[in-house]
Amino acid sequence: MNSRTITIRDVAEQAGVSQSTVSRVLNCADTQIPISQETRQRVQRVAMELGYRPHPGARSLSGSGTGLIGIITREINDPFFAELIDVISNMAKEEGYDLVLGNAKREPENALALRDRMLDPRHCDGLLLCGDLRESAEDHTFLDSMGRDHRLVSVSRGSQHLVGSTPSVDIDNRKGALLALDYLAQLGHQRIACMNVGRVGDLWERLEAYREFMQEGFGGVPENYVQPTKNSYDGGYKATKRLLSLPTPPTALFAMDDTMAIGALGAAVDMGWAVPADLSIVGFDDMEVAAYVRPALTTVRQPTEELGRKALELLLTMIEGEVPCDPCPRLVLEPELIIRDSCGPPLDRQTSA
Amino acid sequence: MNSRTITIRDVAEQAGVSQSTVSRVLNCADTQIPISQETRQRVQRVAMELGYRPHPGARSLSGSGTGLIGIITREINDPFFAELIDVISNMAKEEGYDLVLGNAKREPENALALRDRMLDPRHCDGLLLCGDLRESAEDHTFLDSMGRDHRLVSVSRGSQHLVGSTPSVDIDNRKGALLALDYLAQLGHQRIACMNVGRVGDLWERLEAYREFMQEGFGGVPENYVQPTKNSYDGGYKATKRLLSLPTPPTALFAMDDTMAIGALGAAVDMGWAVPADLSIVGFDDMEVAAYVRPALTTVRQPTEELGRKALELLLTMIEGEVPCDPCPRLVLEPELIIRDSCGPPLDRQTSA
DNA sequence: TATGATAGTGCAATGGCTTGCAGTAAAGCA
DNA sequence: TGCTTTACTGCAAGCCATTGCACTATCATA
Repeated sequence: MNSRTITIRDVAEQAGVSQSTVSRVLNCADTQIPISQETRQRVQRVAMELGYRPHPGARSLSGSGTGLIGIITREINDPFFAELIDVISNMAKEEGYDLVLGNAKREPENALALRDRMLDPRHCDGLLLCGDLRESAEDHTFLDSMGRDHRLVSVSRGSQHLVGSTPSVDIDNRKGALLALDYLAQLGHQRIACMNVGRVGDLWERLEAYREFMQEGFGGVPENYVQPTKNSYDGGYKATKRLLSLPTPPTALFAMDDTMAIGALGAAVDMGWAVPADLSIVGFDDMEVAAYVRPALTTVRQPTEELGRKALELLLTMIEGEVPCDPCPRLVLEPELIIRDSCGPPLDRQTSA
Repeated sequence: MNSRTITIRDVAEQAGVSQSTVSRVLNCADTQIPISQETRQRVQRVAMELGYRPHPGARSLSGSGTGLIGIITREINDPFFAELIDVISNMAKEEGYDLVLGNAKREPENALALRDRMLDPRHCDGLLLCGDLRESAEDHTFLDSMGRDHRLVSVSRGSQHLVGSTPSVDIDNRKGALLALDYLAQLGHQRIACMNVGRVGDLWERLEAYREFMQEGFGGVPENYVQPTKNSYDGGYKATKRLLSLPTPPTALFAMDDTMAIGALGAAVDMGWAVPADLSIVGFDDMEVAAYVRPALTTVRQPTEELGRKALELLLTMIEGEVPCDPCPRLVLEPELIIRDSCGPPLDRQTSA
């Protein structure tokens, strides 16, 4: 290993050309100025041999981007987002970008501060905003306030609520929720409960679909069937305990996401309710562990891989192609119901069956 | 918002001083050159008002660090590492650093490539290597080959096996394993099985402790009681199915980590084995979900928070203080047994009890 | 009043890369 | 042979912050 880092100068010298030629060759610049194939190859060979790497700072200083993409996540430590980051990080590497992590820790202010820094073109070439954080309408507008001219893509934030200036990639949360709810209804459930974690775009869309479904199918939501809680294992656990203590407890639970569903599973067992005999539970996300808990979780799968790929693809188009993207791109991907073992007919149907 | 980004020039102009003064004030340079309190405050005020942020590229170009810390992880999409990243990212932000993600995807070559890039001082100020990847002795030596002069800290890689040149923060895996195994033995288990995921430092240490324990306590490991597999839900599931199909199946399982333990739980149920009545299972990590599966998982808790904090702390000392760190720091933290519901006495003891 | 010390300031070089434009060599043409 | 055209190559000016060193006031002392 050389002790000194190799600069473009060294490559130029070795290859017997000027720095500018090296730069032009290595950047494959679509410049008017032609360079012979022979020179090209020689430069590339020398650069390779010397193990030359351009200085990232110098590149960004002279306006060639940072090679960095920021990714602000509602909660890194949430298996769904961990999977999403995983997908995106792999693809980013393939495309020659590194990921800079921003952890919003569920706080809109954190996300805001992170966004301000990362959206600075000198910091990152682009920014992915994963998972909604809105606690109030204002916060959301604010977070949404910098649109397409800023190389920002929203992922899984609940596209329906976005004001319109940010390109986004989402799944159809409404449809996903309906997939789950229809399935429960088909099994014979009417007393279906749900969670409410606040005005968090993606989860909120599911809740709205639930409300609509209950209204249309059963004339409304039974009292206390929408339990306010946090979206976490613990949140699901506690909310379910409350639900099952209701005078008229539900026979089924649409848990909004898999962490809550798994928490719910635990709560049901602890209270002596058998799943799915006494209580059916549907999750959302289909995170890996969902298939390994027992009973295995019936859940709505998000196409995580596709979600990540499309989001990064879109962002890269914006960064590299500088596409004006008008109308503002809004991708909505399809969720899928994965039927496993956590749902069955309600008790009354079981006896009659 | 100003359309043009604010440079140090603008601040200098506004404050009526020269660029160098601004730079000196803002960096709190411990220079010999004195600057009056009044000027200091004026400059700071102006910088604040103008919302000045130094250009990261320019800073790194003139040798002042990048403000970036690389974090290469065996597998982002592994709840334990996700938790670790979470901790570290929070602390890094407090310290004014951003995290650049490197996803090794379990491949040593990936980690190597990432390391080469990130260890370049022009890329990152320091590097955290989380989780061991060694598949062979050579790979490991290689990954370890750049030591303390390179602002690199190993985290959870199995300190015992590190050759000695890399500062590290680990837990005492041997002790953790013994905590679990002693507990199982105390309950009356003798037929204790285990997983083998290859020469992956941290997990390998646990396996070695297991082997030693079985040798000393019961004169050796019963045939096929160490199941080669992957460390994942699926790996645990499959290995357990194999274990329970053995002519003389185990009465207890030390699953090496929680993902495998949860996979094991699923396999046991699927094969009609009750946990803990027919099979006791101990995990390792105490990731969040461990407390919510049923039966709740008895497991060895890693002090994840402390692990992350100490690692970053150590790295920052190396970066900022340029400490020669001799002897090479090697922190070993204490694990803790968390007793929940997945263990009980073996069948024969149950009847006699 | 000159001299030296002290407090405070700013010029200008530096770092590595990109890129507009000026430059040169070679080939083509009259 | 002398001219234009074509096919390339390289100079040098940025980009922005850092920092060694030289500089100017100001004041106290001899």
